Amino acid sequence: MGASKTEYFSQQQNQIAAIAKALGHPARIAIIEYLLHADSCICGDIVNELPLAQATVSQHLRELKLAGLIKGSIEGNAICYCVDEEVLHYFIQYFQQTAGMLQAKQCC
Amino acid sequence: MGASKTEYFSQQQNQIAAIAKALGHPARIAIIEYLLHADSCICGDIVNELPLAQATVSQHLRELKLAGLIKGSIEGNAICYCVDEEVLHYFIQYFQQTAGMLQAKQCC
DNA sequence: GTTCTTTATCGTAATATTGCAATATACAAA
DNA sequence: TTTGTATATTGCAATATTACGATAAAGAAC
Repeated sequence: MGASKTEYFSQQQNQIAAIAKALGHPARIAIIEYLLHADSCICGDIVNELPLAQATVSQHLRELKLAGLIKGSIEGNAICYCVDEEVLHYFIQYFQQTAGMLQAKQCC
Repeated sequence: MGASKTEYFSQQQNQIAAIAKALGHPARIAIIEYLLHADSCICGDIVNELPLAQATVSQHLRELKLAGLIKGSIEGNAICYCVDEEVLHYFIQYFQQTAGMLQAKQCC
């Protein structure tokens, strides 16, 4: 009825799905790319990089933060954001391991 | 307004986001895991593996198929599904490359 | 103090997702 | 042909997401 039945699935399945869901929007992919391409964390420059209203960007940042993909710290007047390596690597490694079984299959 | 502004982002950003979105539900993660753990493609056994109604599982399978993550072929009375390696590897490699820049950063 | 700048939150509208019962479709088996 | 089995589609209700204007909050600059 609109709400996912998370209780029927494993913790890992829910965690991975939550991270994937947070990455499931082009604006949030663009934010992650922007943060990763920078040399360090980005302070107060994300809104201007995206073709969306400030309120919308703030909402996308909140979703990424909720999923654990980014961290933010207050730096004077601005907020500094950066990618949380641990969470991103957890996500990548899950798929590396899971897809590792794909090797020797003949299918469909 | 509810609809993503996909036209403002690159094709790759939209592609990756679409795949991530399809993976953004624990039931669909469970389906991918089930297909990957099997020795070959799975014919007519997915509904019984999930704690969801048949109509709901069919819908999740359709979303995975739309995202290109799985392929299905008719095998008599049943449908055989398997993971599309190419699409999954495209997804994984994108994050491997994108996150490769994370190495030497001090942040937040 | 006031004003400017930056980010967050609230309220709201449009749209999308999730889930399932009911029904449809398609082939298999008897 | 009739019955059974497996998957897809339709229709609907509940909930979630996306987007933005307006407003709030907090520090910076003056």
